[in-house]
Amino acid sequence: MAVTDEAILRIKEMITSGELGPGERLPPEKELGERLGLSRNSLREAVKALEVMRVLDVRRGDGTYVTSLEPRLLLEALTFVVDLHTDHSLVEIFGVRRILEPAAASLAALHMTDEIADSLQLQIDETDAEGSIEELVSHDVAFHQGIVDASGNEYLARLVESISGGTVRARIWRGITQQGAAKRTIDEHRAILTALRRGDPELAAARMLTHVSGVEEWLREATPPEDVA
Amino acid sequence: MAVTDEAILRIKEMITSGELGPGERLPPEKELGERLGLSRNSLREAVKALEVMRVLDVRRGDGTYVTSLEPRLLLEALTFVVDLHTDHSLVEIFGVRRILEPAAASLAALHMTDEIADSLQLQIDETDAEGSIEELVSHDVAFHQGIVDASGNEYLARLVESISGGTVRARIWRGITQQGAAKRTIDEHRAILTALRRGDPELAAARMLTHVSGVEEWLREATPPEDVA
DNA sequence: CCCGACAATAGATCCGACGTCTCGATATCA
DNA sequence: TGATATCGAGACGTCGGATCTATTGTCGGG
Repeated sequence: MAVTDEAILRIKEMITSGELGPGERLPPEKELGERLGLSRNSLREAVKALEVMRVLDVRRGDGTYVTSLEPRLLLEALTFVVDLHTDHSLVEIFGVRRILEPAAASLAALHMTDEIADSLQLQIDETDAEGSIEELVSHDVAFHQGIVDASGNEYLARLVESISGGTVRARIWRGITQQGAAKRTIDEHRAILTALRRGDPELAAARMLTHVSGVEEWLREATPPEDVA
Repeated sequence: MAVTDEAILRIKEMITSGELGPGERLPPEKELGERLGLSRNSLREAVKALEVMRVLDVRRGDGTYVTSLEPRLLLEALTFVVDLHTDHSLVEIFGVRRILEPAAASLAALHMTDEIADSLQLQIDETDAEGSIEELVSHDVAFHQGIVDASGNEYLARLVESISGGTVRARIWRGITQQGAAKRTIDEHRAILTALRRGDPELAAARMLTHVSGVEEWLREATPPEDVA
């Protein structure tokens, strides 16, 4: 195995073993390089790899630190790779969304508070069905995000955020040209919020499933079988 | 922004824009470095980062290629970061598993064939409740994997594989010392398989939920509130 | 006590060199 | 002719050193 990959594992091990805790600082590149037995150049490759995965936080002129390692950070890296997925994968991603989002809505209904409901309400009210695509995407992302956030499961929230984040939604919306798609979406959002306010998990889940599946159906139609490589 | 991060984005863009397709070869490091306006060392940091995320495949002595970019590969990177999660995150991860796995079992029940059922059966029969922890973990992983694979959603399958892969399960099992935990697990696996054979999605989902939740409950008890930082 | 200059520290980037692996072209033998 | 052995160009792997720049803490002046 290459010395760089070796270093990646060693550093990871230093973290999992507890030798390096969240927020802790690593030795300087020169020193760490010597300790792990590789040049500074090669070590930097390892550090960069761990940095893009949000495991290390490199501060120029200061030092290199272990991040907080919270799900929020670690799952952020997932966003990056999801952007690389092809159109066909979008269908499968929606298959996962239709599982996760209704479940999240169900959980959210159980944890709903007036403040959260009001903020979701505001989110809806501020949206103009005649607005630009960017505005609609922004609202759509924020609304769904607000719900998964309210599920009480940070991990779930960040996972949904990653696999159905801005870029993915933007791609979808750009494809949707149907008249009234915006209005329909907003209406469905309202309906979901109503269920959440009532603390009705089953209804919330059902309406979310309906909502997500609506887009999914459009997507399946828009994705010709040829794309299934 | 650092030239290395710039390069990462540029290369990613070359892929998303279609300029570089899956399996295609990148220019040599020297040449690509010149084109992107950075040294070979810095470029290599960018390439290494994309390599660990399974976006690029570097073959020594040959060249650097774009991977197939299939979900199978891209979600593999998720395994790496999941290993870094703390014990407290495990509880939340289980919260996601109890959503995904029953749903996957439900889908699997709809797609079940005799061959798949037989292979799952074999998987169970070969397991010895008195065997070593490693054996049990190996069986457990394989059984659950077999089910999500049968869901027909590759993305879902790889996602579950990543967030509840070998390392996570090993950590759990090492913690389980209860008498009969192994036998109970195997019995539950049998019951799930029966539901799958019957093509009963609801029963399959229910039994899977029961199964996963059993471990989840143990985990919640074993995780003291202090861990909730 | 506050603030700016200075020096030490640490990462950012580059250059050039050498090792080693792959693959394909060429040469060789049956 | 065809299979095999050999070799060299090309490409990644690794290293050491040199220079630049950002950060931080210190120290003296106001």
